[in-house]
Amino acid sequence: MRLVVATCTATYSGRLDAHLPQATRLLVVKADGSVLVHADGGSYKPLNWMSPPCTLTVSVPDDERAALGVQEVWTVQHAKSDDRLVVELFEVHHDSAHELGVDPGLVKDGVEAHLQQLLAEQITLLGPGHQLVRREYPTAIGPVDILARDPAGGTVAVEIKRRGDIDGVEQLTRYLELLNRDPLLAPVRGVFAAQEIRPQARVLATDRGIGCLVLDYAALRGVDDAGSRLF
Amino acid sequence: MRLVVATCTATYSGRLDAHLPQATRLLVVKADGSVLVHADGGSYKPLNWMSPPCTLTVSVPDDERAALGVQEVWTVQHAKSDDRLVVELFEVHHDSAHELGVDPGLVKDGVEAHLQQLLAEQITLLGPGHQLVRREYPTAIGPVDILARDPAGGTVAVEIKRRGDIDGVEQLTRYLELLNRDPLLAPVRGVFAAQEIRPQARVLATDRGIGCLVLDYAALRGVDDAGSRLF
DNA sequence: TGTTCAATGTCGCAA
DNA sequence: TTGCGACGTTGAACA
Repeated sequence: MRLVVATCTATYSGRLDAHLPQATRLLVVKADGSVLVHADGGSYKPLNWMSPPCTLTVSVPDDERAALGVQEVWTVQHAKSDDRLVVELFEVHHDSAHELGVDPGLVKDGVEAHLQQLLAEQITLLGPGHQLVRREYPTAIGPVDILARDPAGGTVAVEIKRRGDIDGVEQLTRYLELLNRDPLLAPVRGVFAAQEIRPQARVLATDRGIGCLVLDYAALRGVDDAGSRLF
Repeated sequence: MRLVVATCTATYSGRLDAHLPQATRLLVVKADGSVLVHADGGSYKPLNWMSPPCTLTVSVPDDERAALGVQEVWTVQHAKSDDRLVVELFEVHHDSAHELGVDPGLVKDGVEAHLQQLLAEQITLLGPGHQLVRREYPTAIGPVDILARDPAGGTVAVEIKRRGDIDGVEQLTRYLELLNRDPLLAPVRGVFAAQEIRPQARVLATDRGIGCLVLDYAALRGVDDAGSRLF
């Protein structure tokens, strides 16, 4: 990994065109040739970048550029597309290289899969007397997150999202249409469960007779006695 | 901006829990206190990070950690939520600070808004005799990108995407359903316009009687005589 | 300030 | 390889 702090411009052309005027920025060149251009603020997203696979070529500026004070030109060309990032360096304030080695990678815990597991364990959140049929109930158009039976013998199909958006309601609607054709299951009622349900999604769901269930992750986890912590 | 290359672990807790085992990585501390943890590969997304507003606190490790070789502990606490990133530094290979100043920011060209503007100006790309009604035509479920009239007096609703995916066809379908209830507009025909239309999206659109229009950005721009070049 | 929607989205999984 | 959905999405425009 090479770290360069330099006064520079950067121009990307590819899926769109984007240009950075002259200013001092951090340039990170990773071992795979990818390049990040970072300002001293903003979030983790670089101002400009080139993703691997790509190759960095360093060249001397033409006369015109040199007359403007350009010391060096970096051309970062994507290997498969015609995406290209060109960095003009005017003044280099810092330049160092470092051997980092391969990273062992990230360990994660706690998203949609976990919500599904917790709701399956606490299926009576759907209402008293409900029973789990199975998680990931397979259908021709994809698996339904949770299938359950209500006390009246009807079926309940649950779609789980971390954030309940209109797309999720559409998805559940497609499942319900399909499931209700099966005489062994019908009538199938829908429940849209999420940590947060957007107003538009709630309106659409209600309009279609689909129930909404807001999941409190902390509460679900609190009830979950098995101390299934990863670290 | 402070650049540190160090052997470290990093643990995030907040919306999820994520842990990075000990390895050598780049730590970037920006002027606003935000922190990025980068490996020497992957894309522009850091392995772990903390977004502003947040504060970085450096402390000495407790005895237990110190016995394991931890030299220093960084605690990065988000200002508004309880998100937290803890970095344990075992060995510091590089440490430097740099004054970058404020960045003038990115100039972009060729995004969806621009495509919409160009198509509105060249509305006859929909066919001879078409006339623009308006851009961002408001409906109860959101604005339609472009509404136009065809020579026969029918209405055309256009959904524009940079990349035409199945979602965009679903969106346009919802608009069409709604617009066709309006006797002043009906019949309303749909056109799905994008720089690139995915095969599945095209199939779905065609199946629903929605037309597909591939937008050639360079050509649209070439016809645009106003020399509105950004750089 | 909150909501909505695009993004050079990126990332991971499965068919 | 492509499709599909989640993401600690981020970011910007708009109400």
